[in-house]
Amino acid sequence: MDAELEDVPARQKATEAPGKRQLMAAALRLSSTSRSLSSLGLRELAREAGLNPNTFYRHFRDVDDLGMALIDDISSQLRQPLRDLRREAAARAACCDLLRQPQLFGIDLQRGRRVTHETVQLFFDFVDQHPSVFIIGVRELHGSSPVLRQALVKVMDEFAEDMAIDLLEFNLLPDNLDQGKVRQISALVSHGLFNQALDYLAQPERKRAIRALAEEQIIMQFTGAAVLQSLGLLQLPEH
Amino acid sequence: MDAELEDVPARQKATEAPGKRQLMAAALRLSSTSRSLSSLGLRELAREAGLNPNTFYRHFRDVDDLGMALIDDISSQLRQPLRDLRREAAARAACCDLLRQPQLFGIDLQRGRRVTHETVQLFFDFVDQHPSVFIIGVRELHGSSPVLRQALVKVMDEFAEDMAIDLLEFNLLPDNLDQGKVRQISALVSHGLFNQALDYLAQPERKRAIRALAEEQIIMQFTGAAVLQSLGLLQLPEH
DNA sequence: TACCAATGTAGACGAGTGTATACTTGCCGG
DNA sequence: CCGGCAAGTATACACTCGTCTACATTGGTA
Repeated sequence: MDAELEDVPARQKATEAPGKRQLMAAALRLSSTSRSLSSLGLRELAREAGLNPNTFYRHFRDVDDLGMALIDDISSQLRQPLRDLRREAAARAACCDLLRQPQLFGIDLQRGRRVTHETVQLFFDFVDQHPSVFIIGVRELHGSSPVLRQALVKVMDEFAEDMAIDLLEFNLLPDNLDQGKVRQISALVSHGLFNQALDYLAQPERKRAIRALAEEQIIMQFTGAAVLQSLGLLQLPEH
Repeated sequence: MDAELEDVPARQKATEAPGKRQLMAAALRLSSTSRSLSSLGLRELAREAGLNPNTFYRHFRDVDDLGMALIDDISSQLRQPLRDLRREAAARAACCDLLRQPQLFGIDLQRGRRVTHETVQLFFDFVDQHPSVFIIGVRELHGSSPVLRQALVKVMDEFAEDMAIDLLEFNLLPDNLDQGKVRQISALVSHGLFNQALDYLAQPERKRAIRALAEEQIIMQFTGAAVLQSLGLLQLPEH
C-alpha cells in the first residue's frame, strides 16, 4: 500500500471531497443531539448535508462505514492534542518542585495531586471545546455496532497507552509499580475520564463538581495501586 | 434459551396482559443481539412477538414507553436479588473471622478482600444468568434516549445506595470514612462493575481475567479512599 | 483536442414503517 | 341474558427508506 500519501501536511487531503466532509459533519451534528450513529439514515444524512441521497454512495458503503471514517477522524483529532495536553500539564506542575516531597509508599502525593489537577482541568477544557466528539465517542463505545465499538476500544486503548508512557517517563509513579500495572491503571483512569465527560456535558450546572470528582477518583486509584503494590498485595496482571 | 422474563411471582399481576409481556420479551430479545432499543420498530416488535402491529398501541404509546416499562421491570428484577447476593457474600466471608485482623489505615484488608471476592463472583454469576438485561442496561445507560438514560441512572444510583448501606451496616470500611464518601465510592464501584459486565459478556474467553480485574480494582478504590481519608487528604464531597 | 475518472444529480421501484378506522373475540358484573 | 370493555385482528393510506440505472459537470492528462 502507499504510505506516501500520508505525509501531506494538510491532514484532510485524503478526505477532501466536499460532499464527504459535509456528510461526516452532518452525521456529527445529527448524532450529537439525540441519535445513535447506526440509527441514522442514508437520506437523512444527505438531507442534513444538503446533498442528493445518492452522493452518499460515492464515498461510503453504508452508515457503519461512515462511522468508521468518523472515528478515524476523531482519533487523529484527539490523540496528539490530548497527549500534548498531558505533557503540558506535567511540565506546568513540575516547574516548581525542585526538591522531592515527603513520600508515602513510594508516591509523592503533592506532586501527583498537582499534575492530576492540571491534567484534569485541561482535559475538561478540551471536552468543552469538542463536545459532540466525546458524546458520540462514548455513546458508540457502549453502542450496538460491534465494528464501531471495537474501533473505539482501540482509540481508548491508545489513549491509555499514551498516558502510561507519559507516567513512566515523568516518574510520576513509585518505582516498584510494574509496567503492566501502570497500563492497567491508565486504562481504568481513561475509561473513567471519558465516561465522566458524558455526565459533564449532560449536566452543565455540575461541571465544577464533576471536575473535582474526577480529580479525586484518579488520586484515589493511583494511591490505592501504589499502597497495595508496596505491600506486595497486588496480583500479577493477567494480560 | 432466554428465560429471563419468565415467571411472574404475582408481583405486578394486574398490569400483565399476555401480549404486553410478549412485546417486552421480544424487545429484550431483539436488542440484546445487536440493536439499540430506540432503533426498534413497532411492526418489528410485533412480528417478533407473533402479534398484530396494532396490538402495540393497546399497551404502549411509543417505543420509548416500552423501554421505560422494560427498565422498570429490569430494576425490580435486579435490585433485590443483587442485594441478597451482597448480603450472602458478606455473611459467607465473615463466617470465619472471629478475631479482628491487622489493620492498615483503619481498613481490614483480608476481610475486605474476602468479601469483595465473594461479591464479585456472585455478581458475575448473576450476569451470566441474565445477560441480555445487562447488555441493554449498559447500552441504554450511555444511549441516545434521554428518558431511558435518566431512568437507568436512577437504577444505578439505587444499586450504589444499597451497596453503601450494606457497607456501613457490615462495618466494612474504616470508621473515619464519612457517609457521603462511602456513597461516592459505591457509585464508582458499581459503575465499574456494570461496565465490566459488558466486556465480560462480549469476551467469554476472558471471563476469569475480567473477574480478577474487577476484584482488584474494587480493592484498589477502597484502599485508596481509606488511606487518603485517614491522612485527611480527601476533599469534602460536593453535592 | 478528446478521453476519463471522480463527483454530484434525477427519477423510479419495492419494501418497510407509523398510524387511523373498523371489526372480532372472550370475559365479567348486573 | 345482556351490554360493556379490554385484548387482539384486518385493512388501508401516506410516507420514508435503501438501492438501482441513467445522466450532467467537472478537472486533469495523454
